[in-house]
Amino acid sequence: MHPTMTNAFDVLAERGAVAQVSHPEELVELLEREKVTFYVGFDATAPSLHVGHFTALMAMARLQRFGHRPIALIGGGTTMVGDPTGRTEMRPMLTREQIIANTIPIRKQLERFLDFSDGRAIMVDNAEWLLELKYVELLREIGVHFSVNRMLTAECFRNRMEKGLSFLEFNYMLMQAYDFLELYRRYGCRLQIGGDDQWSNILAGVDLIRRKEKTPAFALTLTLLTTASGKKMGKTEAGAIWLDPEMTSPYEFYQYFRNIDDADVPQRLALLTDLPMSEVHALSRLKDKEVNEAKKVLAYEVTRLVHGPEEAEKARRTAESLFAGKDKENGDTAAMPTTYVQKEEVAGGLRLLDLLVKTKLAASTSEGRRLIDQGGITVNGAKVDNIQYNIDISSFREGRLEIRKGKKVYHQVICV
RNA sequence: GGAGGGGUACCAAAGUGGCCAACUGGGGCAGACUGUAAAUCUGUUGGCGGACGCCUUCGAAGGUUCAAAUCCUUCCCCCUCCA
Repeated sequence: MHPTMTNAFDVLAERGAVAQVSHPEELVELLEREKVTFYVGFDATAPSLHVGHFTALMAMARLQRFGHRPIALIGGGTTMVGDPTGRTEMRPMLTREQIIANTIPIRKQLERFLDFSDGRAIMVDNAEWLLELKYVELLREIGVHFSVNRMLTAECFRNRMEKGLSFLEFNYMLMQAYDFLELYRRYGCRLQIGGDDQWSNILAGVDLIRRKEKTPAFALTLTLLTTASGKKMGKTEAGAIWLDPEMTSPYEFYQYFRNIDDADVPQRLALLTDLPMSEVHALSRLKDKEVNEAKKVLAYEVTRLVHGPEEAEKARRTAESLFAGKDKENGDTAAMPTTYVQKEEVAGGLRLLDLLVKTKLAASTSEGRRLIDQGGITVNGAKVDNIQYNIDISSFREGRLEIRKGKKVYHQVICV
């Protein structure tokens, strides 16, 4: 798709995906010369990947298109330890059962983004080798190569020096380094890619392979998605933006990107879509109101890649009808988040406050009360000014009721 | 193991017997402005009731007191120095 580009690295670089590289010249040369096996690790801390992981998925897919072979490593073993990177406190320990349960949907998601046919990609779980490691053997084989002094100077541990770092978490780096070595031994994996916060963890593996196998190995980190104001992206009031449509609906997913900062548009287009860079540059030149067009393209493209063209189209149409034609009552609401209620529930009258909680628009009736008090709730297009507001059958038009929270959070209630 | 310091709401951080449902900042949510943006300004940010109210919170469990986040006892966890 980039006929002028002969090197996969250049593609990543051109899209602004590359944050740091360990041995740039050697790596570029390697990528030009051979089909390289590389890996990215995904810990099983939740039952879905989120947009933060999506950059990595895109990078993997891009390299795969150049014939390189990705290994998607599921961290069933490392999750037992827990990565302290970027955390000020220890994360809650997950049970083996929880981890295994998380692993299943993550595998499915990975299969959607990479081509696993004919061995073009590999998926493995590091639980396979980490869980059965023998302590003393590991210490003697791997532990000797690690300098505690040097580990302590690593950025990822530094901010934990104050808050406390358990020995368990301190070992995460070793586990990750060991993974890289194991993948080298099993599959000839030479390159590890990860988020920029993983730099020191990845380097540990690079060093380990160089020492134990006397072979060059490489580290490449990806630009983290941060907002222009420097915050980590992927989090909203409701939590992370998940790739699982059950956890973050395609409409919400679309809206998330539709609403990002102007300043973040160019980077997101380059990193998260497959649009040719010429088009990315063109869209990035749009200013003021015009950037909205770029945001629409971005939202549509990312949603399409993650949820497929049908869902993306539905989300786009719903958003358009809600925001473009505000006066149009009969817009396309197919993708609007929906709650179903039984006719009997409504028959005797239902407090709007309780409905707000039921639809998750408010976390509690107190919060609902506040929302109404501050004029933040609209039902069927009319602002609600009464906390006592009740819902009954007559509130529904053709079995449908629309609640809007604030300016742009829509929710529909369908009576069945 | 010894000595000292500390655990407060989403995070950070005040409060050290009643005026504390708990200062303040960040974050979140809502309102105004706007372009479904940013910045700014305003309100709000434990739960339950229409409101004056009530209930549950300050690491955990007990105790003292008319009254405790604040005092006492025990326990758990973290940090610093010593070993």
